Amino acid sequence: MGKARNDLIKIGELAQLVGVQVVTIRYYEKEGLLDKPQRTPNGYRTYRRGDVERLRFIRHCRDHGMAIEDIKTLLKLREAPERDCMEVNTLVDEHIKKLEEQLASLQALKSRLVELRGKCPHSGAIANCGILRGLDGAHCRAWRAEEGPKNQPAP
Amino acid sequence: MGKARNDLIKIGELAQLVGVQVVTIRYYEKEGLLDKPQRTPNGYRTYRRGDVERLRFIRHCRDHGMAIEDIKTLLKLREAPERDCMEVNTLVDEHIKKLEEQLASLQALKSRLVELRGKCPHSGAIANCGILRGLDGAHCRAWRAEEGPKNQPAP
DNA sequence: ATAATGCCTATAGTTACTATAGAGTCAAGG
DNA sequence: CCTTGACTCTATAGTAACTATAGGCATTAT
Repeated sequence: MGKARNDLIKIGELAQLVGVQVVTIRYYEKEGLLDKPQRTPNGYRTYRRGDVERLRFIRHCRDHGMAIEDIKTLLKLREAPERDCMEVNTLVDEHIKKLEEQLASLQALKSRLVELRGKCPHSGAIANCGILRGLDGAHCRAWRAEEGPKNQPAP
Repeated sequence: MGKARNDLIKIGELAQLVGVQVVTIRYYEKEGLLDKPQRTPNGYRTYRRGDVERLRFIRHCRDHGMAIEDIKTLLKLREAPERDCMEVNTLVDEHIKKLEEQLASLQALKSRLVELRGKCPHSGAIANCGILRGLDGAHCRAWRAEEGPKNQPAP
C-alpha cells in the first residue's frame, strides 16, 4: 500500500478539493467564516476534514446567492443542533423573497428593454433611433424618475 | 407675472428635478457622464435644460440596469446623429442577453432553494433540519463544486 | 447675530472577491 | 550546491455604483 495519507492538507489542496481559489479561502478566514487554522512551523495553514466540509457548506450557500453575513448566521445555527430550526427557515424564506424581488425587477427591466428594442428593428440614422428616443424619457410613461432614486448595483 | 425664471439651476434643484441625490450627480460628473458644469463665483455648479435631459437619459438607462460604461457609449452615439444606429441596437441586444442570463440563473437558484425549503416545512431541532443537511452538500447532486468557482456578487 | 440649509472637497465604506507586489519555503534537476 | 518552478505568506489596491462621513464656506431664515 502507498504511504498512509495524512489528514492535514495545505491551502492549495483544500482549494482544489472544494473548487475555490486559494485567495478566497484566506478571504473567508479574514471574514470569520473559517476559523484560523493551525500553522506548520514555516507558517503554512493546515486544514483537515471538518474544514473541507465547512468550506463546502459555505460554497453551497454562496452558490445559492446567500450573503456572507447570512452564511455566518447559518454556520452559527449549525453549531447549535439542539435549537429550533425556525430561524433557518426564516432566513431561507427571506432569501427566497429577495430572489423573487430581484426576479420581478429584472423581468420588468427586460420587458421594457425588449419593447424599446422593437422601436428600432432595422438600421438607420441615429437621429431617428427609436431606442434612444425611448431612453430620452419622452416615450417613457411608467418610468418617470419621480418614483425616486432606487439605485441598483450594476449587472 | 412673477419674476422671470432663470434657466440656471443649482445642483440641488437638478437633483430634485430628475429624482437623484446630489452626490450622485457629482459622481456622474467625476465618471465623465456629465460634463463639468459652469460655476458661480462662489464655486457652485450651475446647470441648465440640456443637463436635465442628459441626466434624465442617464437615469433611464440606469433604471434599465445598464452599466455606466454602456451609458457612456450611448451618450457618445447620441451625439453623432448622422451615424448608423446599428451600434445602439447591438448594445441593447447584448444588454438584453445579459438580463436573460441573470434571470435564468436567479430562477435556477430560487427553484433549488424552494426545493430545499420544502425539506423543513415545520419546526424541529436544528440537528434534523433538512435545509442545513441539503446545504451540506450530501443531498446536492447537481450542485457539486467541481463545476468550478464562478463567483457571483452578492444579491 | 445666529441657526439652519445648501454647497464644496476629500476620503472611506459597501460586497465578495480579484489582482498585484514582494518575499519566504520546498522538491527536483543539473 | 545552485537554480528553477511551484507553492506559500502578507499587505495593498482595484472592481461597480454609489453612500456615508468629516470639515468647511455661502446663503437664507429667524
